[in-house]
Amino acid sequence: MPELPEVETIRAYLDPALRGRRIRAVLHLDPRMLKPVGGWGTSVPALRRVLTGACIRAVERRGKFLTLPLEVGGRLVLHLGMSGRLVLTGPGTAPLPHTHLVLEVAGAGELHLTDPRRFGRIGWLPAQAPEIGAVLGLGPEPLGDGWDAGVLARRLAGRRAPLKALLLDQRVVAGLGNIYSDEALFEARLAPDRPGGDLTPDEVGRLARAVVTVLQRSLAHGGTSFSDYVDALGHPGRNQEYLQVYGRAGKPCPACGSLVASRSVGGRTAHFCPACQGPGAGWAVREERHATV
DNA sequence: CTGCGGCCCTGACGGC
DNA sequence: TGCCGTCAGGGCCGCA
Repeated sequence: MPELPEVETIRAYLDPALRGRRIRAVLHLDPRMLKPVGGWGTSVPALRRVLTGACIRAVERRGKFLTLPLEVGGRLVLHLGMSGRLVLTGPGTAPLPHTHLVLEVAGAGELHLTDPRRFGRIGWLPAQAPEIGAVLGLGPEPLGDGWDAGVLARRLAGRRAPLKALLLDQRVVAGLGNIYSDEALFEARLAPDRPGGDLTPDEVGRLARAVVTVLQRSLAHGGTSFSDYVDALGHPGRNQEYLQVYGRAGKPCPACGSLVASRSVGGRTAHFCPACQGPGAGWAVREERHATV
């Protein structure tokens, strides 16, 4: 499930590879993947027409969205959902099953979008549309300049929803999914079902820093390959070896040894340490960690 | 506005 | 062994 670090890993590879290159042909374009982006829709013929022969200005990321602005204006929008892969391969590569978009790019090979579950999307924002963050009301970039405790505090203020749900809400903060919301809450030693508006300023500060910590850690490891994710070369990431709680239900907590629990919170499965992330456990467990590590 | 439940879709997995 | 039911999960939509 590609989240911010995985999408950013893909972007970082694709940007220099595709920047300034021309799309020679659109070989596949599955209409079932074509979905409106904040009300801006398109059609297979229209998208095929605008992409064919167009030069790619850059490969950009906003939250979990990739956008490819074209030199003629407008931008291709790609989202990988939970099973999507975006791989740059050599010319003439046979598409894998469930390949929904193939761009033949002059001098760069072929860009294949493959997504078995089709939770991803292909969209188009015309030149006159606002940038995708504004179109979708996305929250701040947690690895950008605009992210700090004050920004997070304003977005949590007055909210009764559990932290888990708020971190997954792309309007609160852009780019977190199930893995990094769990990891950030563990890093901050906060229970996933704590109402967002109940946090103390110290807790908000811990959470804001924790989000950055877990994202940068994953980025340094090439992303997390828990199930489907591969980078733009088709290689898995290594961050799954560094996850503290996600996918570790029933295994010992790396900080205290208690068993990691998993439970549905806000409609999603949250993984957490009941001891480290229990009510008021933040400062106490941090002291224990100093003693044991 | 806010929170929540349903829907999409397929592969993986557990039970019989 | 093989079939089948269940579930996960990002984002969106509709409902209360």
